[in-house]
Amino acid sequence: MKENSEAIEELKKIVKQKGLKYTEQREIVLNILLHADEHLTAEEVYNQVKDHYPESNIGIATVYRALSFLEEVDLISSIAFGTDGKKYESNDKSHHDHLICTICGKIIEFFDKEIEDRQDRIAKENDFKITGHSMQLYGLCSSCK
Amino acid sequence: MKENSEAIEELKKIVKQKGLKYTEQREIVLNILLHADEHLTAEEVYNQVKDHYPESNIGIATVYRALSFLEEVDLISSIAFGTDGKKYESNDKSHHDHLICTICGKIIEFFDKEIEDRQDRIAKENDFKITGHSMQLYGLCSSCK
DNA sequence: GTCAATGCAAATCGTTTGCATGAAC
DNA sequence: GTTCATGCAAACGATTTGCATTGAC
Repeated sequence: MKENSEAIEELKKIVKQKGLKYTEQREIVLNILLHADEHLTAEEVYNQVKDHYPESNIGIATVYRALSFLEEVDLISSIAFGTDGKKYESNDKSHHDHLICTICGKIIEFFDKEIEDRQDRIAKENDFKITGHSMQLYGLCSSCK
Repeated sequence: MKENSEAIEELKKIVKQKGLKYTEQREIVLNILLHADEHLTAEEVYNQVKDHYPESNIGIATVYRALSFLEEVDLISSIAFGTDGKKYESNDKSHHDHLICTICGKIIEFFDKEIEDRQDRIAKENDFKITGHSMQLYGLCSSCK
């Protein structure tokens, strides 16, 4: 399974630019996150590797290393929630925030322009130059209420 | 150091009501969070216990157990700040969000009613019952710009 | 051929648990 | 005296690291 998305091209570029090696393992990990429709923990990524790419004898340590690397170069990002550990998602998705169920761990994404606007305003009021933000609403989802 | 805040009284009441024992350890842990002006990890709480109450030979396991208990009875709450893991704060403080300088680490607290309102609205739209939230804006403060 | 990346296993970190002891009631 | 909470150490799960080997360049 060869993919040719923008993100994969971007990865190739970054790796070359940094004088590092382009490996199948990093591509596989990125690819899985590109196709995931939910946030995945390192372990879930690892399991998907074993499911979808059984021929690639990839180790869990490599998954962790690839995830760190991809986050560092800003192709993916992570959010930490409660005890479930770090969860990753690819950055090719448009910006959004998260509603997180504290019982089942389900994550719903949302975007609200008005909140973004208020954030910019607050930053200005405090003489801050915003470089990023993270917002999570915690609660009980419809099935766990 | 004996404290007599509302929260301590509340703890005594809850413990009695549940037929449990009132222990110095639980009081100490709560007390530290009542006086902390920032969010503390379990380990930080533990270190403060050893600093401020050296005579009390409290174990890390007890700190964890006390924190779980206090959170369960809603005297404190925890949030996961990025990768830093779970951090606790007492519930006697008024609600606020954070502006965090990524250079010097300075934290400015703020509150914005409009954002809170939008959050409630979003929760309703997604059939979520909100129990808490955490929002951080990252950027450069006035001195670091 | 060089050097970064990998796989594996061991090590480490933060947190939890089992159990005998001690403290609250 | 009964029962819950504690301290300690061992156990645990998730993540990281050391090291010899492999693979990209």
